[in-house]
Amino acid sequence: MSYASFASLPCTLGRPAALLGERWTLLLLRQIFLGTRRFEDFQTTMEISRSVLTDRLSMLLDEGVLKRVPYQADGRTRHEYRLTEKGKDLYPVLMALRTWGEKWMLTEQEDESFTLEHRDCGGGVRAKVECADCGAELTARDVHVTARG
Amino acid sequence: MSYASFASLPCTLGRPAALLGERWTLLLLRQIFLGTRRFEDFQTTMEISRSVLTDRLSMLLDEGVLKRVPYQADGRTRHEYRLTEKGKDLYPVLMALRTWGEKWMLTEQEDESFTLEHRDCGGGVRAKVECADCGAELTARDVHVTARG
DNA sequence: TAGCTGAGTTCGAAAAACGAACGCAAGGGA
DNA sequence: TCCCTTGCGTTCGTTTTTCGAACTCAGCTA
Repeated sequence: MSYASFASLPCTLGRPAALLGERWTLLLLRQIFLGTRRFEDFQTTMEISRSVLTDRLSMLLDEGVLKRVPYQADGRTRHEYRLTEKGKDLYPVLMALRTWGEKWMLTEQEDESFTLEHRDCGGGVRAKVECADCGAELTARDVHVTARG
Repeated sequence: MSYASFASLPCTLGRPAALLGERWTLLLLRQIFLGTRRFEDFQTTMEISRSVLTDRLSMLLDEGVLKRVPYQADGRTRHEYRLTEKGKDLYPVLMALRTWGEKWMLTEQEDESFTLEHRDCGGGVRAKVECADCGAELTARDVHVTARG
């Protein structure tokens, strides 16, 4: 099958998993959600090689997760990378990762590189899974999977 | 920094993102949530190379996401890979990916490779982000990020 | 004119992934 | 006993990716 052909899997979990499962892509999205927008800033803060950065950015542009937006710098027009609506909708994925990280990947001397709070009430942020019908919070055990084909 | 050193980032989003951002890892977890447990089955259904499969499985064992559980086959003791509690807690991450996939990565002829339903009421499954204090559903715009250091 | 900056591109070396073949332990059948 | 099969890896030579340093290029700025 070779990794890339998962892009055409008839599976709405498999295709996103293959896209975001490419090395650097999740870390790149994290950086974007933290506010980084420019090529140079991605490159220096993540220490990713420039050629791979170019590749991953264009992958996310192709998928419509990012868009290039012009801005002025030194009186010149340049472009920065911003999330599209599709990209912003990845927020729950990142928050689910973080919720998991807070529970299971804490280190002794945690010095979180950022904090999150609900603008309106100052509360913490938490990802969860719920039933679209009855609203109950769900874990893997509460869900029945039916494989097809 | 080199990709692997993200494992020591002081960031509860960065470390999980680096772990699951390794190629094949998310697709492997998908397969596990769909019920696959044995080396041979992973290899044939995913068409991953055997050496990389060995590597990713041991990575997830090391992280405590999977455990090896003995079982009997042909009167012999063998081992299968199962999720630990830590691993089962990744469910929201996978569901967030799927919720996103359903909204943004549908193809014309979608023939979902599995369906999910809440055991108790038969309802659909949905990932979301909420405020841990007031319970409001949150998007990226509702959350204030404060970077540190 | 020369230097600087942001955003890439290029290219040789190193690392990771691929895939076919091999190893091995234990059960089953002839 | 000998051979075949199964499940689960390991090995190894080849192909892809990634790395990282250098190079390019356009348009300020001194």
